[in-house]
Amino acid sequence: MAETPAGGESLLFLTDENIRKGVEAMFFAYRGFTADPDRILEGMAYGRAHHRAVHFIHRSPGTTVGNLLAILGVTKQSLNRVLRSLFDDGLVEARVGKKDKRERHLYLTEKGAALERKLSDAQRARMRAAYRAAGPAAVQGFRTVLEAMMDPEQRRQYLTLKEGTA
Amino acid sequence: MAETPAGGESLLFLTDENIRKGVEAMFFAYRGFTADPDRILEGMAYGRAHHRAVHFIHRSPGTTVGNLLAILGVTKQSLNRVLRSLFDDGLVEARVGKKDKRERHLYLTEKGAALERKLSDAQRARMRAAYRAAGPAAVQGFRTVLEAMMDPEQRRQYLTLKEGTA
DNA sequence: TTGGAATGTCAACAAGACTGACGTAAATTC
DNA sequence: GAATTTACGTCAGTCTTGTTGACATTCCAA
Repeated sequence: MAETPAGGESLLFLTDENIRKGVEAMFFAYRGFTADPDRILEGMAYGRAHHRAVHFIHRSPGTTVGNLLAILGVTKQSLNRVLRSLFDDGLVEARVGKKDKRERHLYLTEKGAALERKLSDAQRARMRAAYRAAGPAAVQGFRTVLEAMMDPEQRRQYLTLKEGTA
Repeated sequence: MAETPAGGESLLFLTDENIRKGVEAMFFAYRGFTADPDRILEGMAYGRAHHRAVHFIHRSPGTTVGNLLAILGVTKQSLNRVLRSLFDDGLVEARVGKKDKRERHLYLTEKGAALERKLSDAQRARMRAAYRAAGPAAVQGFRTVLEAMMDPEQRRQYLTLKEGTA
């Protein structure tokens, strides 16, 4: 289906109209992407920032504050506000580094893991439904385009995560 | 490559690991998606919200405040703050409806169109580069998955826009 | 021992969202 | 023609999440 002519590259898919559709698709899809966790979080004392922190701590248990800072792309003051409330509520715990005692390694508690599951299950359910509806070939294309859209530094972090701990 | 077996559906692409990669791809890609216009806007008196308003007014000239409200999914108070500054600075003008005089139809001025171009050109350049790098088949998949990820109501609006004025 | 890195924290501020309440003009319905 | 609803604007206050700047602590490494 729709192979580009060998060598000669049909560039019809690069029209302004197609690009604009892509822009709008990103806008509307991102709303859907965050809608379910946002709904769960509203009413709680947490927000999207807490979800992100909890997600990446779950993803990379033992990660340091500095790592998280780099991945989330926010200031330490901003992250610290989020982490403090997660500590206070017993969702995340920090262990002082063994090698380097300045570092704090972050872990979810049982309670934190429960929240992570609740939030991510909702988000993943939507993603899974979209994947299923679109099929494997579309999913491959989806990821290819998204990766190409990242800043080089963001892509590096994304790829590092991909290879990281399961 | 990797056709699903006719009828029997190989669901290997629906693993938790694949779903999670999709979630993270959305997170990092959206950062890239907004990075260029954000950079242009910083220092100006405008932000992402202004970009969105200007984008959709450009897209659907003569749209009403109510329409814009529905598309952007924010409260009228929030939109009003943005529109007021755009009026005050002469980027957007509102014309009272001919049929229904309660409605305000929104148009970009020359100055507004210039800002729209500046912002969207930057965003589209990135999107175009990503499209080009990924190829037409990937782009097709990208859009298929994003559409499947939207809420039904958002998808309805997205599709309505797609058919709309060029 | 000294410099710099990793972290935490205080204070102030801004953007952009929200709710609730109220006002006005115009269209629609009874 | 009066009452209601719709479309829009606005005032006031709040919340989340981001920002900058300044300063303290701990501790690794040269």
